[in-house]
Amino acid sequence: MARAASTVEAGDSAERILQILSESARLFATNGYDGTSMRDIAEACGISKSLLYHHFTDKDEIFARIALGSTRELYQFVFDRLPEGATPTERLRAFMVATGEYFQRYRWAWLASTSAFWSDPEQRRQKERMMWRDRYEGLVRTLIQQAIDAGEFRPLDVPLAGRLVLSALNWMHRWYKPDKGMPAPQIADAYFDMIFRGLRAE
Amino acid sequence: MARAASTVEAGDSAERILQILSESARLFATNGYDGTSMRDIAEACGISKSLLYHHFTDKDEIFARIALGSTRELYQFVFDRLPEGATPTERLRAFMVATGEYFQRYRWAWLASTSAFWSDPEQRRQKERMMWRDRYEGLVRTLIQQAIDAGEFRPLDVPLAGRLVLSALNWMHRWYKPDKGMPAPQIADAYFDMIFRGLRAE
DNA sequence: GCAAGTATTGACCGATCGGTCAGCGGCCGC
DNA sequence: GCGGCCGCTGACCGATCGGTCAATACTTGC
Repeated sequence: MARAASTVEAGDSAERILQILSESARLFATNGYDGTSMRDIAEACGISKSLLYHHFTDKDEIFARIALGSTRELYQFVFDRLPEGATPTERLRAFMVATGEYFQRYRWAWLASTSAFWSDPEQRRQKERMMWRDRYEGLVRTLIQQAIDAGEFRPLDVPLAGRLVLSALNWMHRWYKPDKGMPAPQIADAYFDMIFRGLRAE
Repeated sequence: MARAASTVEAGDSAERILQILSESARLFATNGYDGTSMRDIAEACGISKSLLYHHFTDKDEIFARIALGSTRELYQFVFDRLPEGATPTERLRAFMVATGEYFQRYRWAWLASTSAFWSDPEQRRQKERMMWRDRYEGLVRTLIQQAIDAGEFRPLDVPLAGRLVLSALNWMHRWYKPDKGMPAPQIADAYFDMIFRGLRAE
């Protein structure tokens, strides 16, 4: 029975599932949700289209797994990298740099998630995903508020300042080329410097 | 005669084309390029699908007209609103506010243009569009460089600073709701204030 | 060796897509 | 009055889509 061999079976199955998710993320990131067919995914994996439906119920589930996974992991990845004893300012810098690092490392999943903004699957299920997204975005607002309370930041429209920070990070995918220019964490750090100190001469 | 969604009874071809472009922009903005079918556009206009092909060669041409038009107009709109005698700093502020104003006024076309980033038509033709986009982006870099030369800005990585400014403006479409909150030009102005002066306490 | 379960496949389905085409009807110049 | 033109239509096409299903290969417990 499958009891004793469950590890092996789960291992085989899990590897295949990981492969499907990985290839799907790459394709979604490159061609968008609607621009990627189940046939494309199957071909990229070197398997039949039917096998996709053996491991996933439908196309939406593949995408949802990628989007939810990357959104949850982004939050945890960034949260784990906030230095505990540091000032809010330094923690905000760490927030931005960690986001850049995550973006660089899991770029396909990031791109896939953000690419489907205009397609249906975004609004449909995705409730749990939005919860993690809200936590992530809440984090930056909390840090900004703490920086204000600590006197490190001047009084600000906190939601708008948060949006400025997130805009810089979230827009990176539209122009960032991994082969050339600065690595993403360094870009994030430079962004922090400009936003924190401002552009004007001192 | 059949009643249309919009009131266009006269057989004027130019008006009909404008109607098609307007409805298409709204649909592309809402559902994306792939998520909008020619049948959808025809239905929204209250006309037959065949008539679309009477006025346009294919779906791509409709989109290209919208995207090129809005990109060119954005540049001209913003360029015309840069105060001539002002300092580079004030001109950069005007650049951002004008972009917010354009975004607010021609939101559907803006959204349609940016939504198709992940679909094919973006890369296909669109050469002329990219020229205007490059001019627009070059403008912000020029203003930043002039501000540095005038001693108003500290020495900066100019392309990156330009990207920061453009990120704030370009990401607005992902969260901006026209019904509530600040109007877009005011948001752009607040962004400028934060980027120029920085977040830190003085 | 056998039964059971799982991974995997190709053939197939209805729906929808972008796009085509022959033709209809009203208006305008002659 | 009439012939050509233009805005306009519905019927239709091949391709592709997401998804289904019955059947096959392989593994594994007994």
